[in-house]
Amino acid sequence: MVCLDPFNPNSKEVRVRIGPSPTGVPHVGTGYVSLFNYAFCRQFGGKFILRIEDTDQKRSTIESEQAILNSIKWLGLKWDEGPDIGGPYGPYRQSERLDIYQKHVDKLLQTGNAYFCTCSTERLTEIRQRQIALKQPTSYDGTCREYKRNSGVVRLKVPKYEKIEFFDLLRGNINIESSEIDDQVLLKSDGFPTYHLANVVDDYLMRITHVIRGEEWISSTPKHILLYRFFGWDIPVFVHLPLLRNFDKSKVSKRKNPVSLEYFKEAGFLPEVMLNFLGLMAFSFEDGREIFSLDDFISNFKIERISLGGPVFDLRKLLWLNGKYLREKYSNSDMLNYIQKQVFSTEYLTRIIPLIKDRIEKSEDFFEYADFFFKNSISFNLSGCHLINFNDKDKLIKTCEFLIDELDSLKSFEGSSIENLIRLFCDKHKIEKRELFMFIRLAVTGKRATPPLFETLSVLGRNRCVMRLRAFLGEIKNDTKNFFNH
RNA sequence: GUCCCCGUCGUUCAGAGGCCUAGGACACUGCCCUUUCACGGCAGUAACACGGGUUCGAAUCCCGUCGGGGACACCA
Repeated sequence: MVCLDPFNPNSKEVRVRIGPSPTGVPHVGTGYVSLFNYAFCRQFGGKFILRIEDTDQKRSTIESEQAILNSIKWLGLKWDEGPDIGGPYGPYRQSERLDIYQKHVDKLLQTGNAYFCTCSTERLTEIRQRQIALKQPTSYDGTCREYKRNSGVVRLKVPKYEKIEFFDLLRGNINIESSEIDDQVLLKSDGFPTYHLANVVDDYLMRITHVIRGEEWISSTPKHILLYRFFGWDIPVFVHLPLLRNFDKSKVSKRKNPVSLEYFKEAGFLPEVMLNFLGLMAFSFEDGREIFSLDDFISNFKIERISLGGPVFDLRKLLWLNGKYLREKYSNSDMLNYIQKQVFSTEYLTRIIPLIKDRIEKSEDFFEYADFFFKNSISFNLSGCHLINFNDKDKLIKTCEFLIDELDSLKSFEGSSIENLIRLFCDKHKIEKRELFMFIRLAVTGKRATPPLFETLSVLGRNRCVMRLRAFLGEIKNDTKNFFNH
C-alpha cells in the first residue's frame, strides 16, 4: 500500500475537502477546519472541495446546507468543486451518490469483508446496556457474522486481533488494536451509507490527497483504514486538528459559547477578523505576527507548525481583534457603511417599523420604543415584579433553560410559530401565561411595555433572543442583583 | 469503564538539549495622555503538572504518575 509522501505534497495535485453535515447552524469549527484546508491546498496550487455529507436523512435540511454554504462564502473561502458549482467528480452531495455506495458495499459483501446484520435496535441497546453495566467496552457482539443473512444493514467485518496502524502528519504513527473496533454499520436500513463508508468512498473517488479534519475522528480512522485496504486503495495523508474548546476546555459547544457563524456575522464581526482569529487557533507565524490577511496566512502557513493542545475559543481576544481592525483599517466612511449595513439595515428597519408605527408621535420617540432592537445587552429589573411568581430560583433557571433549548431548535422563527411554542410551553410546564410572557418580555427587551411579544421576538431573531435569555440565566445564577431577596 | 490524543503565564501562541534569570499577544493591575469614556503609550503580576531517568547540561529526549480532552450509534 503506497502512501503519498506527506512532506512532499508537490508529488501530486493536492486535493483537500471539507464535509459539513447540514444538520444545524454553520459552525465556527467548520470555519476553522475550512481555513486550514484552504490554506494548505492553496499553498500547493491544489483544489479545495466542498462536499455535503447529508447521509443522516432525519436531521439534514436544505436550509442548513444553504446556510453553511453562505457562511463559508461569507468568510471568503472559495471552493473549487461543490454541490452548487459542480466539478469533475460530482455529485458533491452524498444523498445523490447512493448508487455509488451501494456498488461499493456489494463489492465488500462479495469479498467477504462485510456482512448483513438483522439485529434489532432493541437487541443492540440491550447488549450495550449490559456491557455498560459490566463496565465493559461497548461494541456489537458479532452475532450476525456467524449467520449468512441476505438482507438488513451491512456491517464492516473487522479482523480479530490485529494492530491497525496509520500515520498522522502531526502525531506520527498511531496504533489501535482491532479488537477495540466495532463492526461498524456501513449501510443503514434506509439504504443510506454511514459517514465512514461514504467518506472513504468519496475521498477516494474525488482524489482527495490530504484529509484534514478534527481530532474527534482519530478513533474511527482505523475503520477507514480497513476500508481503504479492503478496496485496495491508497491511503491519503491524515491531519487531525486539535478541537476548538470552551473556556472549561470541553469541545466548543453552543451551550457555552456562540458557535454559529451566522451569529458572528449578525453581531458585526468582520469575516476577515474571523479568519484571522481562527488562524490564531493552534497556529502561529514564525515571525510571531498576529494580524494577517488570508493571503498572508496562506503564504506563511506551515502545516507542521500546528500545535496540538486544544485551543480555547477566547471571545475576548476576538473582540479585541475586531475592534483593532475597525480602528486601524476602517475609515470614517467605511464605518458609516458598516453601521448602516449591520445596525440600521433597511431589512431590519422594515420589520421594526410596523411594530412601533402606531406607538410614536415623532421621530424622536423612536428609541423610546425601539432601543432594545439595537442594544446588545439588556438591563432588566425583576425585583418588585409581582408578575414573576417563580418563587424558587431553581425552577426559574430550569424553566429558562428549557425555553432556550426549545427556541433554539424551533424550526421557523416566525411570530406564529413562536407563539405556538410558548403557549404550549406554558401548558406543558404548568405556568401562568401572563407570568411567562412578562418574564420573557423583561429578559429579552428589558421593558414591561413593548410591541406584541411574539412579533418582537421574531424580528429580534433567534440569536438575539437566545443570547439575551442566556445572559439573564448567567445573572440569576450569580444572583448579582439579589433578585430573590426583594 | 475501555481505547486514543494532548499537557509552557487565567487564555493563546513562541520555544524543537546550552541563546531561557522562559518571549509576544489577549485579559488583569498601576502610571501617563485626556473634561469623561474609549483609543494610544509605558510599567507590572503571572507558566515549563509531578516524579524518575538519559546527558557535562532538559521546558525541550525516554519512562511512570496525575490532569484535561476525544471516541466508543442504523449522528456526523
